[in-house]
Amino acid sequence: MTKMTPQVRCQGRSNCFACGLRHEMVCSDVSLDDLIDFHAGIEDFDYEHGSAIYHMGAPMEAVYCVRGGAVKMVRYDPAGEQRIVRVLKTGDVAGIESAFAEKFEHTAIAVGRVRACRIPISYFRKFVSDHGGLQMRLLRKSQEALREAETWLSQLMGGTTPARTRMARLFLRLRAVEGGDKIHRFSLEDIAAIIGITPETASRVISDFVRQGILVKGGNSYATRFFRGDIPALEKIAQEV
Amino acid sequence: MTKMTPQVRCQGRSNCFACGLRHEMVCSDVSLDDLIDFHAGIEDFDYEHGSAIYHMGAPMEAVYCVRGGAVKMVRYDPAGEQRIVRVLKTGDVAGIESAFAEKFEHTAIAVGRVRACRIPISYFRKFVSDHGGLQMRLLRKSQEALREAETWLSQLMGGTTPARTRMARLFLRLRAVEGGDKIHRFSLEDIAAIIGITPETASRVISDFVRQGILVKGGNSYATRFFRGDIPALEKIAQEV
DNA sequence: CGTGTACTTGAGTGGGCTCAAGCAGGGTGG
DNA sequence: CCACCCTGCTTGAGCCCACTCAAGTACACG
Repeated sequence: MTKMTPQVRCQGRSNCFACGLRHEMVCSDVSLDDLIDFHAGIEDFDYEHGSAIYHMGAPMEAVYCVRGGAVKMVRYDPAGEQRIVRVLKTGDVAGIESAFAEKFEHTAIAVGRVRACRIPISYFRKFVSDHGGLQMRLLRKSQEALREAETWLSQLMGGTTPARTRMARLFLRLRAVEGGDKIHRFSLEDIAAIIGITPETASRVISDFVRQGILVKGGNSYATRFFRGDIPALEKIAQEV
Repeated sequence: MTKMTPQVRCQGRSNCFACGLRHEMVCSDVSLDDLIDFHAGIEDFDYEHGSAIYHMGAPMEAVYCVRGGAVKMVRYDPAGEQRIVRVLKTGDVAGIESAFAEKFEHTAIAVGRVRACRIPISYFRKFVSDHGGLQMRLLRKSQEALREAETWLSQLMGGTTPARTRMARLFLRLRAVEGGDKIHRFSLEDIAAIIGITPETASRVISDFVRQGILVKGGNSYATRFFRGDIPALEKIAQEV
């Protein structure tokens, strides 16, 4: 079978070489041919706002590389309440936490419009076991995720820290691109599920930020909406008692 | 060089083969001789209550296998407040999160009397890179830790869930041995730093549990004290709104 | 046996929750 | 293209849990 360029394999719709996974996979001992083979089974999908990419407890059958938008990773506490434990952004890979488990550990839901590449788990596992150096890279990636989760724990949670401060910290973490001022605009319900408050309180704080000009609403549909944030002001609030 | 039995290498003070790491390392493709070599650099330490095993930001020079007692993993939020992000118990390994980083990610502090084996990081890294199958096992271990951290997030945190409920959930997780009724007894300050409340509130809830006979205080020094818990009662409270 | 730290307990306050009503604006169907 | 509708957001009033401040107690350790 004739090899095509990876771009074509990806149906010309995207450049797989811009993918976060590719960053992990090239280097080490992966040849270009291997990479092209790997890309053979990959498909490119659009997810509209609110649709699930996969569900907690469902059989683990693929990982997904997020190419645009934001994805919330949801868990449920013993009382059945929804809790958002992490947020993925462009370049992150959804599902690697569960890569060697039977079922997905979370439900992954699109926030706004999302594009993602679906990589069947059989391809993924085979590729990883064929290339020893990759395991090391995955290990690093997994440890990054752990660090991120712990950062959420220590910065976003905690009854002692006022909701206002934690919200500022959250918005700083929800920036679409590191260092930019564009902020993923989640629903009040989502924000509540992240930092552990009620939607009403979230609304009051945001209204306050908007009145002070610290946040400016943008976008004209749930799929594309966002905030512009006054980053220095948010950073100041984030450090308050 | 003559090989000695691992027990002797460990100065006869402990059986390295009961270690949580060993569980990861044996199986796969590690020979007994390799294991004995590996154990050559290991030392066995006692830590008294409150002493630090290592500090956040310090150069990463070893991992520690916890052989007895409990260890709190501490971080600091932007306001300088102490937050406990995870608790290690017998069989867990402290420092693997940072195994491929320059510095430690947390401060690790003994709660009660702790025994731990110190494994120099150079040994550890060499051993891992020599044995391909180990990376896979470490990856799994790392993903376990991630799951644990996210469980804390979703179960112990959250302003909506009453402190009483979260405390019950915490005590269930702090059992010394899975399924037992012996519970690691942390200071009020520590408990406060874990679930994000004040020590006063923690005191009130515990006093209440003790009055109801759900918890019974045991041990006669900070180094050895513990609770006995009425597990069914705690489980019932843990599921309340 | 003394000293200090950790814990207990109380009274008062306040931030965030609850319940409830009104509003806006995006999506849908006529 | 317009009007409706429904979801998500806003805003208010009152209450309650957990925080704060403060004092007193117990007990671990030297």
